[in-house]
This record gives sequence, C-alpha cells and structure tokens, in this order.
Amino acid sequence: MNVRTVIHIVDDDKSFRTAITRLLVAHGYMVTSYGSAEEYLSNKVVDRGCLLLDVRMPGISGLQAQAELAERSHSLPIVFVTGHGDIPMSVRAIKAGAEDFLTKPIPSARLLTAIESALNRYDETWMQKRSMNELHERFAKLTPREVEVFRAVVSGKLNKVVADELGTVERTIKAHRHQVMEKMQATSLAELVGFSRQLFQNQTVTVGKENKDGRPA
Amino acid sequence: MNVRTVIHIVDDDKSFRTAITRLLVAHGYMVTSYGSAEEYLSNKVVDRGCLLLDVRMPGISGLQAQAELAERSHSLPIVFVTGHGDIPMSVRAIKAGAEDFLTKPIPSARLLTAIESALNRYDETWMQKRSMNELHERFAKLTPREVEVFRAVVSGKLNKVVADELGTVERTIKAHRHQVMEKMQATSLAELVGFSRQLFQNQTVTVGKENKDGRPA
DNA sequence: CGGTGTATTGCACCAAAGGACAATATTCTT
DNA sequence: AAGAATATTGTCCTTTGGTGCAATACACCG
Repeated sequence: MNVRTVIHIVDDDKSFRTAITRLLVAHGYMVTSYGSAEEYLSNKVVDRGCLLLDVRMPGISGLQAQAELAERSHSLPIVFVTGHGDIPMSVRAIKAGAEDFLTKPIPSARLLTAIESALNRYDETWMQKRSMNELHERFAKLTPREVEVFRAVVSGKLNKVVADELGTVERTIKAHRHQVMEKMQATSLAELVGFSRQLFQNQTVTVGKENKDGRPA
Repeated sequence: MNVRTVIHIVDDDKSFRTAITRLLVAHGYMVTSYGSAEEYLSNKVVDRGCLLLDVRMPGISGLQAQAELAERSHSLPIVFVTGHGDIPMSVRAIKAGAEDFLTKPIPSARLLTAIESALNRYDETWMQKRSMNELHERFAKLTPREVEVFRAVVSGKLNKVVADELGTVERTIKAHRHQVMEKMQATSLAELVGFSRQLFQNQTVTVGKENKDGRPA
C-alpha cells in the first residue's frame, strides 16, 4: 500500500472546484472538494496532502477556518485561493502560517508549484510531528514523581541535589532515574536531555553575562 | 545611559519621510531616514529599532534590500511600506520574515502598532541572538580535536568509545573533555548538550519506529 | 482482602567521570 | 632557539552514576 496524497479543495464556487479538480487529477493528484469550510472541518483528514482554501465563503471564512485548524494542530499546509483578496488579508494568512496566497484566476503552473511546495512542507513537518507524538506518549507514562526527577536530571543536577530538593535520598532518585531512562527509552543522559528539549522547547537557555544597560555591544 | 530606540525610514519619497518622521518623533521615537536602500545598507545599525522599508524605489528595491539584510543576519525587523503593492509582493515579503506589510496611505494607528510589534520582536530576538553569539565565541575557542570530542560527548558516547573512534585512549578524552567543559563554560553534561542543541539545532532527533509505508497511523 | 502500581530505602559492587600532579612530543610563533 | 599552544598519556584517588537484590509502606481496584 502506497502513501495517499490528497488535495482538499474548499470553495463555495462549484465551477472552480470542478475546474481545479480536473487540473489536479490530470496531474496525478487525488482530490476531494468541499463547498464550505464547515463541511471540511467536520471531516478529519489523515492523509498526506494539502488544503486549497478559499478566503471568502458563506459561513465560516477561510481565515477563520485556518485559525480553527491551527487550534486542532492540523497538519495539512494551507494554500489560500481567492478571487477578492487584499494585502492585509494575505499578510494575515501568511503570518498565520499559510503556505501561499493565490488570487484567481490562478495560472496552473503557479498553483502546481504552490502545491508542491506545500507537500514538501508537509513531509518535513510530518516526521517531526510523529517523533514528537512518540515522545509525548513515552512521557505520559511517567509517574508524577518521575516527571519531577526527569526535569531535575535534565537540568544537570546531581542525584544527591535532586534528592535534597525532593526531600528524599540519593538511592531513591537513582531508582526513579532508572525508571525515567527506561520509560523514555533513552540510552544516555545526553539523549534524555535531547528528548527534554524536544518536549519542552520553551525552556530556552540564555547564556552570557548581562550588559548593564541591556544593550548589545 | 538608556537604550536608544531608532526607527529607520527608507523611502525615496521625501515628503513621506518627513511626514512619518514627524509622526514618530511626536510619539517619542528617534528617527533616521534614508532616500534609498543603498544609503541605508551602507550604514551599520546597532541600536534597538526597526526598519520602515519602501518596496518600490529607484536602485535597490525593498525586497532586494530585505534579502541583502537577511544574508548579513541583520537584526532589525522590517515593516514594509508601499504605495503600489500587490498580493504576491506582500506574500513574498512576509514569507521572507517581514514583520508587516502596509500600504499607503497608512493610518497612524496602524503604523504605530506595527512598529510596536516589530520592536517586541526585536526584543525577543535580541536575547537569543546575544546568547547564540556568546556560545559561538566559546565554541570558536575549541581546538579541532576538542570539537571532535565535544560532538562525540554530547551525542552520549562513553569516553572509552570516543577514545576508540578517535584512535586514542580514555585518559586523553578525559583531558579534552575537561577542556571542552572549561571553554564552553558548562557546569554539567546536560548543560553542554543544551549548548550543542543551540549551536547546531540542525541535528534534529527523530524518534520512533518507521511505519512500513512511512505514513501516520 | 489480595494484587498491582507507586514511592521509598538499604547494602554492596561495578563502571564511568573527573580532578590532581606530572610528563612527553609536536607545531607554530616571536 | 625559547616559549606558547596543542595533543597526548600515565597513575592514583574521589565522586557520581548505575545495577542487582530485597524490603517496607501506601493507595487503589476488583
């Protein structure tokens, strides 16, 4: 079984959907189309692909749909397509992560390259996502106590220090630490730290001495 | 001495520069203006600030200037400002990292919020950049051999394994490792790994077993 | 109540990392 | 040639980390 690649068209203009579908099918893509954002949103997409999204539609607009999908951490890259776009609209869409913003009439070549680009992004993103999911699953198996130890350990604290902080003894920390390594499937501390960075990329490290005035040299 | 915040205006329209300068000065900003991209590019900017860049100008265009500045890892966020913009242009600018893309005539409030937003981004970025520079400076002090050891160590290898790989003995690796910790100013392996991630964020970790078909479940 | 999972801890032992003190060899610079 | 930086290695000792084996305690579930 091969990977299905599906282009999803969401546009209230039936003739547009038909035309684009024909074009894309002719180029070997599998296509599904929807007459409204609501219709698309009610489905859950799992295939590799991208989304051709009209901005102006009755009901939920394209931009609203984009926001909605972002909350769901939707994985499909979005190519906006519109007949009546303006610059602020395009700026907003791109800032919100859209892959491209095309105006009708759309030259076929332009559309196809946008789709290719979107699919490339999909592929790039996908591995990372799956990797992240995997890590989250492992992390979810940790007990609360183990989570505490995990965080302490990847921040470079010695076992005995962690023991003090958690009000216990070193031997106990060793036990938890062992469980953490086991459950996270880490083979070294370095790897565990790597996992931690992936999981909580927020905890950015800032290095270096402060300037007195907070300015660059 | 306080932090200087300077807004740089690059526009070939003198009257526009004057008007905007007046507006911004009235709002407490320090302003410098340039009649062409070349003029701006020949200066080197060090202050906190942002750049108001016209897209269409004689000589180097705003978009070209953006590309040029990107190569220099220019730190100032760019707000594009134009009288004759179109959607593809705005998409390109935003994709290339511009903070915003405004069309003349620009409502004052719109411009001011864009600038505020740009300055916020500047502040966010700045700490990271300085942190990164600091790390690069430290890293630059490592000898070639130490770099090898550094890379091996943060990948979780045991000293003796590293020794084998580099054709030497464990004691030697310990010596280099010590130097690495010293020069990178790391107080723990975890921290060193963190530094490594920052320096070479490329080396993304991918976790989990491959699906046979490479697709999500 | 008995089983399971979690948290805890002790003891002993081994492996790995790191520091102290020291030495040798090479290369490059002044 | 003298001096500095680099790369190398040795021995000895300490600290840390990791494991095996085992036991205690608590909470929750059927």
